[in-house]
Amino acid sequence: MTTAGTDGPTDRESKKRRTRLRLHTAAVRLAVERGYQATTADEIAAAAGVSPRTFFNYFATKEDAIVGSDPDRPARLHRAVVERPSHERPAEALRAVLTDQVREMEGDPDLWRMRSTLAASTPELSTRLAGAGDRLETALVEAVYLRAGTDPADDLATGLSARLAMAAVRAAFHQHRAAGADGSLADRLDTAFDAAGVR
Amino acid sequence: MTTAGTDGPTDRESKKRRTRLRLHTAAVRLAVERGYQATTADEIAAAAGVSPRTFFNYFATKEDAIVGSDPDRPARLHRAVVERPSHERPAEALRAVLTDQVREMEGDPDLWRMRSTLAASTPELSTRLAGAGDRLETALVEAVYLRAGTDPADDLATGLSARLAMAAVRAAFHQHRAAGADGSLADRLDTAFDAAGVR
DNA sequence: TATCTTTTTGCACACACTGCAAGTTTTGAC
DNA sequence: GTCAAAACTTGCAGTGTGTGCAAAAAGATA
Repeated sequence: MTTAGTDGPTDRESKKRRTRLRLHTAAVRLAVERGYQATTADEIAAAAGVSPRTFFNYFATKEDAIVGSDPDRPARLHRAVVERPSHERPAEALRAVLTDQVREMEGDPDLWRMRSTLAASTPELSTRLAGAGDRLETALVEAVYLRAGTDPADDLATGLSARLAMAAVRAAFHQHRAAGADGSLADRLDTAFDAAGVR
Repeated sequence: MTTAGTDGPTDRESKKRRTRLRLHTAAVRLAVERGYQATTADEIAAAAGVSPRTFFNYFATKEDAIVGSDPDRPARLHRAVVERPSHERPAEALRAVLTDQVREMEGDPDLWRMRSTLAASTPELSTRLAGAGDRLETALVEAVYLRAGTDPADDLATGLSARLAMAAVRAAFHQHRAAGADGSLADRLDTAFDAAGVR
């Protein structure tokens, strides 16, 4: 029973995608409703209509189900930075790539807001987010060193530029949140890049 | 049987301190020898000569026993920044406080090296370290806003200065490590602060 | 010595997570 | 439509982390 047409391209892929999304949203909802600690993996599975064992086929940990951060984003941005026009200086390349990325995230502001609200209230999740940010920063640092072709032991400035760029991103996010998610995040980011000397 | 004299001031406090240290060193040693995952909390307890249950009286998690990072360092540095002479600009205060802190860490280079080696090889621990760094950054951001008396929603520059300072610290550490922990970390940090515009 | 406090320990338990093997669904070829 | 291969789901059994509780051991106090 495939009933193609009511459901669009009903292949295995899309079913998996929907199951994953059901699990993720169930995880976030339950965590918001009753707290992260008080929510068990079994409950999330039940809410999404799958067996407990299946939950762990989709997410390695309970935290992953809530944060749901893309594990290969660092690699993707690394590539994006490396593939930028070679005449650009590190700061320019980083700025372009990170601006694109933030524009993408602006597409789903609710998700971002729920995530950061949850993270603010539960240390496990904020640690998790910090870890994801750190892996991203490391990937960007490697990317700019690759572009520059210099030795990290001698050249401090190149790696530093990537860390300054990430600092600007964090500052922009923080300000955005402090301002009640009002106004354009991309604009704030632009200001932050300028203030951080990323140009 | 207190035998004061063979052991120094043998009170309850010092016994606890030594037990904690035994657990920490046993945890680090075992994790280095056979890997983090392959080391169980029970084994750490046994190696330190205490019961498994006691292990968790000293450390909330296995990760804590290895990282052993001081949970109230953020609060301490927050205070240090706030208490700096009021004529100093944020960047100056941050630079002074972080320089002091790094000088302290330079006192035990072996510990730092083992930690970062372990963290580099096991994602759980690097996530943990990133989380600790993030909590520190957040504390410093709050501290400089407190000094400035401004609203984070309007004033981006103040919070950004704290994040730039932390970026400089990370860059200096990274370079130091890339250079085989050779030379003065404090010197590298000074260069990094200058390059990041923290002054 | 007697007593009060702190620490250690054992026990039972909830929950996260994994390997494995058996079931079910989906797919693609005929 | 039938059938076999591939992919996905599930149950089961087990390891390991981490917690509450109450009894035992150790240390401090007088």
